[in-house]
Amino acid sequence: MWDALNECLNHPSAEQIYESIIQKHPTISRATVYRNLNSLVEDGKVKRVQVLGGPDHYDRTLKQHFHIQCIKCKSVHDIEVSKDLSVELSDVDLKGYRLESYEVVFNGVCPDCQTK
Amino acid sequence: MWDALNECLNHPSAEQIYESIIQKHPTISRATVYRNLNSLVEDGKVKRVQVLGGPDHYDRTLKQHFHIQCIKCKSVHDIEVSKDLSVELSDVDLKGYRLESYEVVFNGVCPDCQTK
DNA sequence: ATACTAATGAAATACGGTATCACTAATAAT
DNA sequence: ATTATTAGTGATACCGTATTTCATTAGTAT
Repeated sequence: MWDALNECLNHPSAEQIYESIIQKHPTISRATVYRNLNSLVEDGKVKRVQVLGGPDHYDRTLKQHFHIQCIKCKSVHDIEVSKDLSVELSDVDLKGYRLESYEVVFNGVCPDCQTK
Repeated sequence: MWDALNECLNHPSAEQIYESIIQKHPTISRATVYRNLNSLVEDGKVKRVQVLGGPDHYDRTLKQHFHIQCIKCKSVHDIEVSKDLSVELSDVDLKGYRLESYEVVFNGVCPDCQTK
């Protein structure tokens, strides 16, 4: 069943996954998609990619990396950072916070949308 | 009227601003709060702080800085980065994207919530 | 076949936010 | 001062994203 997720090439949103699954499984409910995505995230099999002001996307690659979202078509791609960005963090005054995680979210225009 | 925003010490969400205003102005509508916040953001008088998976917050300080959100109480504070984080960006392979903006969102536990 | 458990679909609900629209306040024109 | 015009407001409906609820179905074990 979750071949569907793997067939979605990039970083699909729940809605895109739903649209993809419904082709071969026309009775599936959105609730099931959301539920199963949440299970996969809990089990660490899939990473949830939150973007600012839009629906979550889902990612099958688990290693540390960042994402860029196209401000036009809303698609999400991986961004690899050659130098370790976490070195930078030594320069950050956390004001007494205990840091749990951080995200770098890039926004731009993807190659496809640049030509339109 | 927008003294209210300035009376909210930190980085209130629209809802918190609404709760604050309604004390002295009991008939105000949520719609008005959202509308006026949007105007202020458009006019560049206030910055919208988007966090991952939560409501937007609003910030009266306009200079470039980042934010940390408490994963428990959801409050948002400023984070100052001593070295310029943008230097790092030279190490980023943007995969053909034209970069428009980026956000670094930190998540942690604030000093208050650490003691609870 | 029966009982028990887990997964599902459909619909309701939650939440943050926007759009609509009638109404009121403010401003300008006469 | 009276009217006309505009701008801002409150109430409500609505939207997108996601979760909850609950009756039903599927799966598994006995």
